[in-house]
Amino acid sequence: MSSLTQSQALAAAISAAIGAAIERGDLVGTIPVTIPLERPKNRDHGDYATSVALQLAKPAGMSPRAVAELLQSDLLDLPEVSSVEIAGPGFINITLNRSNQAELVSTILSSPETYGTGNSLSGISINLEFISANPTGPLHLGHTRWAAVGDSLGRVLSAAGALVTREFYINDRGNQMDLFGKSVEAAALGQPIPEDGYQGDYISDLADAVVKENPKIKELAAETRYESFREAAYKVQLAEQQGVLETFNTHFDVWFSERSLHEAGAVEHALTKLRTQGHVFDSEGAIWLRTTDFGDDKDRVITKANGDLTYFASDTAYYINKRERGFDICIYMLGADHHGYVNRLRATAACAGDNPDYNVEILIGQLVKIMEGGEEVKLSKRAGTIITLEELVEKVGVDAARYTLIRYPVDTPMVMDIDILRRNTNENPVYYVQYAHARIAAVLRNVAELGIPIGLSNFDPSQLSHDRENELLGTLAEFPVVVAAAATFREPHRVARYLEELAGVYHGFYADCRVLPLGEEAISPLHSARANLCAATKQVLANGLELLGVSAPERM
RNA sequence: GUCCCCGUAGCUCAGUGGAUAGAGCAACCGCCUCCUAAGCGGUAGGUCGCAGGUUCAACUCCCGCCGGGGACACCA
Repeated sequence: MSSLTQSQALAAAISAAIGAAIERGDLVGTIPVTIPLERPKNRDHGDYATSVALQLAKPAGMSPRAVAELLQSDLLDLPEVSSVEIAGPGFINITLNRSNQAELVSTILSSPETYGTGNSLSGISINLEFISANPTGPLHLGHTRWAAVGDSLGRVLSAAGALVTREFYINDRGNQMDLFGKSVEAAALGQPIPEDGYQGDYISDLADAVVKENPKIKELAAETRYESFREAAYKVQLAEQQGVLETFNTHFDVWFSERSLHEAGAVEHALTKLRTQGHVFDSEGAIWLRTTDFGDDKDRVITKANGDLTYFASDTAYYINKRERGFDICIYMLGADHHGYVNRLRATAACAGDNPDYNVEILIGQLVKIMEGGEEVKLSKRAGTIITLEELVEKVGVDAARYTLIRYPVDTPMVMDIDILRRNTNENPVYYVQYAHARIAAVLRNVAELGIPIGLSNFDPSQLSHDRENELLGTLAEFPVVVAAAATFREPHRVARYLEELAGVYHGFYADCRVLPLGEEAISPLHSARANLCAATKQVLANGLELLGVSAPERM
């Protein structure tokens, strides 16, 4: 029995028991669509608990405990159940047969790589867009959060069976690009940077790089010279972003250029499509999309009165382009400063004839604050006090940076304390989790050295009856449920939190359950069983860390 | 003004409408002559911002306040 079906099977059994009671006429009511089934925090409350009797009591006109009693014997008849207790106001606490639970080790070890994956999003094609920074500067802290979380979410969605395309939208068009080109040009010529231009030190570095590569660039005609600078610097900057993201374990399937969108005539195409849907109108010389038809605060301009296209035009065309590429769901991960996009993007989808509640999803991420030396580091592009992805990695390493950023739900502002992350002690949860993995690796090295037989043919589940073993098995069983929930709610932090719990449970097991023979003790089936349990735990830790893009070290 | 997010232990934060609200850090007390002590066990620490409502049951859902952060464009 795999673990996902363990809870599913129980829920189904409870449904069946309710159905039988109704059939017999003992119970009045209907079977709830979903059966509340949870793993109680308190171990005294069994392996699983359900409050379904409390729910059914009122419509049935019975006391919750009486309802629970109706279901008790049916549940007790299940082979995997060892006891069913009614507790408190009417909770049903179910304890599973231990050796039956221990079969989970076989499940994990027989399909090690895929344990935890599922099919809850099977066949759904998802476009996951994140970061999408302008190619006019280095990636900063906000981008870094998205890099970690977006990448991990991609992994989680894939694990749930979705067909995921990770996409980076390059805003390589418009005034900002021109300003960028002029800024680099000015730096190269030793002239003052334009008023609204880009100020950071990296601009002069870019200028040096560009001049080095194109020695004659300064001699070009002054009127259009900035364009050459723009193009050359763009290439350098984009390549740098791509390189940095690679080192951060963040992979994109598609780097989508805004220019290519325009070159392909996507805006006109989108306008045509939107016109047929009847939400485009002309006013004051401009062309508008009536997004207010679908909950936006105001209508949006697509083509300005002077004929220029707005950014909204690009965004709209891009959305339609994504849908025409066959994506069922378009997920946008945006910063808090973009929350005004939510309504207009949803409205755009509706204008295009899509379902804004299904085809488009917008995840808004809150800001990251940085503490260093006990003080908040104020971030300002102007003052040049931005922290880049590269700097963060330099300070704390890829694993700690990724883990810390993923560990929190994105809709809460978070504080990163650089000093703590740099200390590399167990104050940082990533080490706690990685240590558990490395510790098991050490145990398994000793297992191999001592010649303890391991593997499915040397596994006797009935050996595992200790409370700690049972607790560990129960936690391992949760992994697929956690992954599925992380995918459903788009919340990879659930995986990180789970791993911390699993690591803690393992450490507890390790303290109380000796794996290796002690002294002259003979090797027994218990040693093999525990070694296999260790191997299964190691696998789940590794699978979980993989979903976060964090390494699982063999030694620390 | 309108909208979004947040308010839980000293700090940083988890918490599917369920039982005695949790973890890490910080504080205090214990545990290595044999598996990695980057670990384990224990103690202490709470008006879940405030006030109503829905419910058998509210930290969780709804309404209103208070406090903190952020966003509004024919900018990019």
